[in-house]
Amino acid sequence: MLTIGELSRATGVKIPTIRYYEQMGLMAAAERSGGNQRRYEPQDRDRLSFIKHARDLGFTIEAIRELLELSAHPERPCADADTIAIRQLQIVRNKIAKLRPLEKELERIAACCHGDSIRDCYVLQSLANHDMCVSEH
Amino acid sequence: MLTIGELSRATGVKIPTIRYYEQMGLMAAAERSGGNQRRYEPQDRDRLSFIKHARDLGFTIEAIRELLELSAHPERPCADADTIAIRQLQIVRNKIAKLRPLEKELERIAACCHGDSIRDCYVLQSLANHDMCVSEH
DNA sequence: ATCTTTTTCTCCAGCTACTATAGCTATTAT
DNA sequence: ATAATAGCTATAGTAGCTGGAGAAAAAGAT
Ligand SMILES: [Zn+2]
Ligand SMILES: [Zn+2]
Ligand SMILES: [Zn+2]
Ligand SMILES: [Zn+2]
Repeated sequence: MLTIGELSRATGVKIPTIRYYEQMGLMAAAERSGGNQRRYEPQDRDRLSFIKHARDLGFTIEAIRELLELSAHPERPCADADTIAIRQLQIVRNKIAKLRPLEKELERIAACCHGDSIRDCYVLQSLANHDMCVSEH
Repeated sequence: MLTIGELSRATGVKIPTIRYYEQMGLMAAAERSGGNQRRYEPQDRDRLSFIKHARDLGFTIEAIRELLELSAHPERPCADADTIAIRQLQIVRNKIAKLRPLEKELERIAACCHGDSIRDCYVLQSLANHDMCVSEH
């Protein structure tokens, strides 16, 4: 039996976040002590570690909810779980693909300013005029 | 004189977003028609285009507010504006640096599952066990 | 001048995934 | 018994919008 603080230290998930996950239905409502404090079993720690790892990899709460539901049916095919992972990979690749042109433009913008007054500032001129940009973004 | 809809079409910024920017103090409170509708001048369109471009490049509202305030003083040195752009470049690079390991892990996780049942699913096993990961993340 | 359609108005709620109070109670250590 | 630590609920705040309700204004057609 773990207190919420012990569970927090064991998983690296902050206490308010654990309560939030309970509210969101990712974690079952915990058993309570006589004084109404949450008490956890070891398997709760495993579940929370799973959630944390998935969150660290960027899965949304909703995706994690689906993954956890799938886990509850070991006999079923795993295609749905694989699909969720592939979708998440695409999401991450998409984010990178959107950030790279920004990086390029910002490199140019930050490197090219040799003006000394606001009037001549290449940064401000670039922001005012997308035509100076090399890429769409 | 532009209506809010015309300004929206001219800049690609949605109408509720324009009102939101006004509320946030990025856009000055617009003049009103007799019937209390917003009317804009051409320079409002320039300002909004600047805001949109900066937002597209990922600058926060707060950073944009600072950039706009700097623009109002053409005589001053532009070092502060340059610093804001460099900071934004670092923010973008940081985001990419955090996403790349996720992409790697997700590639592995999504590619390696050859199980057919949830019980053997490599995706779910990987999420349950960070030790299977190649990188920290 | 009237009718209809489109546009705009304000206010408010919701989105994601937490995080941070405030005010109170339970548990533990000495 | 007392003090220190830990936990409870409820609510509000974060960033940057986005959508809806219900009413009023403007524009176009007849
Ligand atoms: Zn400059
Ligand atoms: Zn641009
Ligand atoms: Zn699988
Ligand atoms: Zn991992």
